Amino acid sequence: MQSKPTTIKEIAHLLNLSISTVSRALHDHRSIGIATRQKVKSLAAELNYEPNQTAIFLQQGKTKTIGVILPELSEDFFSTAVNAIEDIAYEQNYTVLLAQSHDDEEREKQLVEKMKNHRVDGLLISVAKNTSSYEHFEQLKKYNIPIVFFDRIPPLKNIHFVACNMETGTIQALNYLIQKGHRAIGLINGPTNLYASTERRDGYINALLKSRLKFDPSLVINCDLTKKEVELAMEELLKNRRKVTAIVTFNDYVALYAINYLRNNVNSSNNIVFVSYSNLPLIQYMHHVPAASVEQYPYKQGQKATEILLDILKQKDEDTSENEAFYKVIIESNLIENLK
Amino acid sequence: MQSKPTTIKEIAHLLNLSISTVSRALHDHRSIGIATRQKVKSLAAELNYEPNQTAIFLQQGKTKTIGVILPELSEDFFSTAVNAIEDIAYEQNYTVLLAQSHDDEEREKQLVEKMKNHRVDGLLISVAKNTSSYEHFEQLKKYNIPIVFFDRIPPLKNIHFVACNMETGTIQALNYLIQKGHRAIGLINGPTNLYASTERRDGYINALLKSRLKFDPSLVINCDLTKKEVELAMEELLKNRRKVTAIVTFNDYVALYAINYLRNNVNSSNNIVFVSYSNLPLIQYMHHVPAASVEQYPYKQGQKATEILLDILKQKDEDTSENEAFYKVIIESNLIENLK
DNA sequence: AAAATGTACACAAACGTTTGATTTAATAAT
DNA sequence: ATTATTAAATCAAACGTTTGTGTACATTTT
Repeated sequence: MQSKPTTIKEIAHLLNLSISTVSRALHDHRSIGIATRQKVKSLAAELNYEPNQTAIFLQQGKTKTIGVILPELSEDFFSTAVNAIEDIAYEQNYTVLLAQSHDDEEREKQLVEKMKNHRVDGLLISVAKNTSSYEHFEQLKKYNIPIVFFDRIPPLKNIHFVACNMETGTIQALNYLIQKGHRAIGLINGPTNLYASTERRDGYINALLKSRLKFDPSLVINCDLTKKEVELAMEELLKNRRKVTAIVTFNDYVALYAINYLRNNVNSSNNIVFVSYSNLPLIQYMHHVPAASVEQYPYKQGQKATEILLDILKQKDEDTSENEAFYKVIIESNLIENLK
Repeated sequence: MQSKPTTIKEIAHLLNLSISTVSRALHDHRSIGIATRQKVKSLAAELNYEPNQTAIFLQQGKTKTIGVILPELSEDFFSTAVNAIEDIAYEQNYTVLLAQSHDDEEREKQLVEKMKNHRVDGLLISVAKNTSSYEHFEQLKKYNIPIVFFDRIPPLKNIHFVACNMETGTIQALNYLIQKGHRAIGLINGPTNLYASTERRDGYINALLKSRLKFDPSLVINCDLTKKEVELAMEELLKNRRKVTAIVTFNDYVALYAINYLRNNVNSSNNIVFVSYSNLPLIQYMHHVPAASVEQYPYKQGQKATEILLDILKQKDEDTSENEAFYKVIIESNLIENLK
C-alpha cells in the first residue's frame, strides 16, 4: 500500500470543493466557512495530507533553505560552526543544505552554482584556502541571493561577514609570551592570501613594536597548513640564528604537527613554548599542551552569521527598499591559558 | 541591476521559438535542428540561464537531495560520517540536507516530517539515543522514501542499514586485556535501548566465557554517556569488591571523562588500563591514552550508507518491480592499539 | 504522382500550490 | 422593494520545467 502522497486536489475532489477553497481552508482563511474548514481539515488529517514543499517553493520563489559551503567538515572548527548554523536555522524553520569545498576553488564554484540552482534563499560561506577569484560570489548578488561570509572572508568591499578579530588575540598572545620573557618568538602563519594570516601577522608585528622589540621577518613563516609544510617551517625556524623559545602557530593542528615534529626530530631538551589558535575541545588532553590558545568562538560565529542571514531574508520580505547596509560583525578573540 | 533569473520562456520568446523547443534544444534532443540548438545555447549562455531546480523538482517528483538526520554534529564520529556522505553525494550529483536531533526524540520526529515535506529522495538516519517509538520511520515507507540507517539503528525488521559489528571488536578488546593478565574488567556501557550497547555487552560476556572466566554483572554499568553519569559509573566500579584493573568504555569521550575522573579524584597510583571505541583523531595526543581503541570506521560507514541509498534510488528509477531485499551491511570493527 | 518516411518544430498538459479577481447567494441597510 | 454589504466559495493564472502528441513541410520510396 504505497500510496502517492495526498494532494490538495484529491481532497477537493472528494469533498466536491474547489482546489482554492481547500487551500484556503487549510490556512484558516477567513473567507471560508467554519464548517467547511473543519471538514477539510479532518479529511486532510485522515488522509495524512502533507503539503508538497517543492510545489510551494516554486510558487513562492523561496525555499526556506540556506546553503552552507565550507572547506572541511572534519575540522572541528567547522563542524562546531555548522552545529550552530543548524540550530539557529531550525529555530526559525529553515533547512540547511550542506556542502564542503575541500579547499578546492573549482569545487567551490560548482557548489555555488548548485546552490543557486537549488534556489537557496541565502548562503553562508567560509571560503576555500586558495580561492583567488571572486566572481562566483559577485554573481549571486545579481540574483539577489544574500551571502554572509564567516571566518574565512574574501577581500571584497561590499559584503556581509562575521569573523573573529585575530589581531587582538594575537596581540594578547604576544604580550603573554613577552611578559614571560620570550624575545625570539616565531610565527607559523597560514597562506598569505588569507585575511586571517594578515591579521595574525599584523598583531604579531604591532605587539612587538608596542613592546619596543624589533620585528624580525625571518621569524615569520607562511605555509599551507599541511603537515609537510609545517615541518619545513619548523626546520627553518630552528635554523634561525636566534634561538627561538616560543612559537605562535596558525591553529591547533599546526601546533600538533609542530610539537610532534619536535618530539621526533629534536633532542627533547628543546623546550619551546607554543601558543595556538582555535582551542580544540580535546586540546586539554594532549601530551605537550600549547601554553595558551586564542579562542575563535566557532559556535558563536556560526550562530551570528546565521542570525544575520535570516535577518537579511526577513528584511527582504518586508521592505522593498534597497537596503545597502552591510553587516560587518567582528567577534573579539581571546587568549585562553591552558591550565596543565 | 538585479535581474530575476532568466527562464526558458524568455529565451523562447526572444528567439520566436516554443518553450518546448528551447527545453529540448538545451537537452540536445535529436528532434531539434542543429542550427536552432546552437542559437538557443548561445543565447542561454549569454543570458546566464540556469535551470530552476525547484521547477524541475516539482515536475519530476524528485529532488536529487538526500536528507541526513543525526544526533550531534559536534561529535567527531558524526561529522566524519557527514564528511563522507557529502563526498559521495557530491560525486553522484546529489545534495545533502542536514539536520541534527540532539538526541531528542521529539525533534527527530519533526525533522523526519520536514524532510518528507521537502521531498528528499531518500534519508540517512542515525537515530537518537532515546528514541523508543518508530512510527515516524515506518510512515516514510508508505511514501516510498527509502531510509538507510547507519551506526545507530532501530530494532526494526525490514530496514536497510550499515553498522559496525561492535561485538567482534569488543571480543578483540577483551582478549587483548585478558591476555595481558587482567581479570576484573569493567565495562562502562551506553543506554540499554541502544543496540550498540547490547553488542558490547554480548561481546564482553562471550569473550569472558570463551576464556572460561566468570561473568560478573556488577562490573557492567550502563549510563547515558554524559560526564556526570560516567563519573558515577567510575565511582561504582571503584567500589567493587574486586579490584578493577581494566575498563572498557563505550566510546572515547567516556574514556576521557573516566580518565579525568581518576586523575582528579583518586591517588594516581591507581593504574587502570582503558580500552575504548571510536579512535578519535586526537586521541594519540592525549595525556593518558587508552591502551587501545575499537575503530568503528565512521567515514566508511557514511560512505557505504550513502552508496546504498543512491543505489536504491537508482533501482527505483529503473525497475518498477517491487524490490523487497534489504541491505544489511556489517562493517567489522577492529581493535587498534595506541602506540604511546 | 501518390504514399510513406523523416525532419524540425509547436501545442498543451502536467507537477501541486497560492492568490487576485470574480461569482453566487444570503443578509442588512435604505 | 430596491440596493448595498457581507459571506462563502469558485475561477483561473502563475511559478518554470518536461514530455507525449500533433502538424507542416520536405524528402524519399514505389
